[in-house]
Amino acid sequence: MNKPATIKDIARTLKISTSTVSRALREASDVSKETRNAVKALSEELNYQPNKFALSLQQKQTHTIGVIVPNLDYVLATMVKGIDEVALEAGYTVMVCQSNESFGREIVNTRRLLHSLVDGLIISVSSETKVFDHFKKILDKNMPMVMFDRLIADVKVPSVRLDNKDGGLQATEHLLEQGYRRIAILAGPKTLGISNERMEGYLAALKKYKIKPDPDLIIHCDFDQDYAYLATKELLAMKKRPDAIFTISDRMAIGAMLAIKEKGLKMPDDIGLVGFNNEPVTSLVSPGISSVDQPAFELGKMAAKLFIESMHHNDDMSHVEEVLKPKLFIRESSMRNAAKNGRTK
Amino acid sequence: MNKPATIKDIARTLKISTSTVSRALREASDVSKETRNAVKALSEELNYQPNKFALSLQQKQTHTIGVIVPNLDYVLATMVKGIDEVALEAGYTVMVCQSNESFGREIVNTRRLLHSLVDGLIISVSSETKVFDHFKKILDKNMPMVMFDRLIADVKVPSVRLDNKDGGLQATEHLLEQGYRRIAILAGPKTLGISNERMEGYLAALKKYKIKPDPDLIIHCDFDQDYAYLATKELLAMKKRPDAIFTISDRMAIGAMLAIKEKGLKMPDDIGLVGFNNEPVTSLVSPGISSVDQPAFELGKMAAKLFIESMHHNDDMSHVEEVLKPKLFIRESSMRNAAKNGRTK
DNA sequence: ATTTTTACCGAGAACGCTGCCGGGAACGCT
DNA sequence: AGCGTTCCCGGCAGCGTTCTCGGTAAAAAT
Repeated sequence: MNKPATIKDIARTLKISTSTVSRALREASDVSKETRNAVKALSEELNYQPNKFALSLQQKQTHTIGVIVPNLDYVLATMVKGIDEVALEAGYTVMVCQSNESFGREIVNTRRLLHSLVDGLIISVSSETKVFDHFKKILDKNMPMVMFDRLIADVKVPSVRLDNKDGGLQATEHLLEQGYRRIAILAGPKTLGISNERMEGYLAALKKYKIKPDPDLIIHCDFDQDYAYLATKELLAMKKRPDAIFTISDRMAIGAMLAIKEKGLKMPDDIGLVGFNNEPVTSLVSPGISSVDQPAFELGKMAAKLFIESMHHNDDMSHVEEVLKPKLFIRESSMRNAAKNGRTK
Repeated sequence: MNKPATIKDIARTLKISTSTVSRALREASDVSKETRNAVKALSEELNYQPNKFALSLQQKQTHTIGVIVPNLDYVLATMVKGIDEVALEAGYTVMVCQSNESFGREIVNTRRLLHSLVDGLIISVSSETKVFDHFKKILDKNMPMVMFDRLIADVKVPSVRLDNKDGGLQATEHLLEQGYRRIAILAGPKTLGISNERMEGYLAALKKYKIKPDPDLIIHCDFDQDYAYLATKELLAMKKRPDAIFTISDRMAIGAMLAIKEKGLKMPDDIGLVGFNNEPVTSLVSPGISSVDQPAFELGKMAAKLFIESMHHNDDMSHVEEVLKPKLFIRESSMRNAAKNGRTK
């Protein structure tokens, strides 16, 4: 009564063979209606659940997807929710591991999942990660693998990402349209791809307006509110201080905002501010912070879809690279001429 | 080369039996040093990893913990991180499922994990959940199970929770100390245990100050910013409006804050505000919102510890109920007499 | 009436691993 | 020399499932 019912139990009480039970449960054709019904009825009654390990052992499929993310902040949590959504739909279970932005932890996690625990991986790499051997090992085992959000150019797998450059472009162009001219950027660590892409957009926008980028206005700091706060303080202490700041995350925008307020400057008049991610917090502070929204949920869904596709049709999909467009949400922090197109909430 | 190496491969190339290989790998005593070394060397070379399914099939242990949470907001994500931490340490892998506060989803998830996929569950129930049959089923299978954060009184399992009553008490008492006397509470849905506990604390504080609770000042609304906003608007429209509001989550506090600002009232002078959870956002808005901090990370760690204990020593632990203390962080939103003990961060 | 088809079912192996048991060789003891 | 120990090792079964193969009886075709 305590042990879960097996196919053998059913076979025994029905006095038929296990093969027949197995077939009956799987709706195969080689079973008469009566036995099939009998089997189903009994299995229902015994609350029979197939043993997944026996299954996995046999057919080398786990119907589990391993997801490795650097953390579970707002954006990533939303993406994971998206992954979860379509995975569940497709009969997969999802296993989430956080690498805590740590390279070592990432290795441990992949190794854990690597052998036989999951059918494949959906990964967003940690910011520390510079070596990718552990991922290449996965590919050698030709285990399906999809990267999302933070990619690695070296590793050829299907991927979903945001058009970060376009995000940077939208943000910077908006600031330029609003009349700001000395625009600083708070970028992340130099190794972080998404940061560089957003900066490319920033540079592209400047170029469009024929403004020569000022190296003093390009700050690389850690992806963190406190660092952003300090960096902004320094920026504002310059003799020719910037009249706008674009930060590549909302966390950093908050940090910048604190420094700006401390200095007694007013947004958007004295200085403009645009962040990235469109986290809820941007509309909670005052003034509200303009921010580049990314379709995180959609991005997660897309990642899972790609994974499942590359799982089923096993033709090579490594070239597939979906790119989703961000969308700037304009709030008070950068809205000098209120006439304009502002969408707020 | 592509297929992972098995114990058989090692046995074959070394011309010994699989049993010997198995023993050699497990450091058992019945193996000579030479063969043991040979086996280890070869397994290293072939990058042998034991097949977990074969293991699980045999010894009915998965070394995987299923975690079901209603969502992955700030607090829960932190708790999950705590669980992850100690689980990994103890050689367990963690599988996180979000129920999205939906009862149906919770059932699906538990069923998924129930049979043979995990060794047990660590659960925080969804706010919709009112029936607990699916959890009782788990216990019937005597699968280890731990509840955390949001418990269910009916189900006897080891648990970790916050002393929510004390949190409510600290918050309300603080408001009273600051001279507020008509204190409203924005509580969550009546079915939600943690909400009721926090309200108990609220009532206890009032009693201590010999204030009769006014039913008009006790509002039950959804656990949500928008509802809190609307509820606060109504509160402020009363002829005898409250002079302070205690909300049982920071989300709701933000909603309340928006309504307060809209009405043109000033915090802390016209009205006091205290939230719950001490999410980062509370220190980002201005004025900063006082909030009751919970040791979320610790709580998660504790949950995992309890789980592992109840896994190993299989004596009955269902009576164990760890209770962690919250701690009020005081910020401007409720600090009338600035002289006081404020810790701000 | 005989052959062929169809419908249904069972036996056995396999997946990768461990646990139990038994057995041979070498050693020490009487 | 005979006996019991100890040390190593191999064989076999079993975990719960599915898959392949083969077989029997009834139904259909000849």
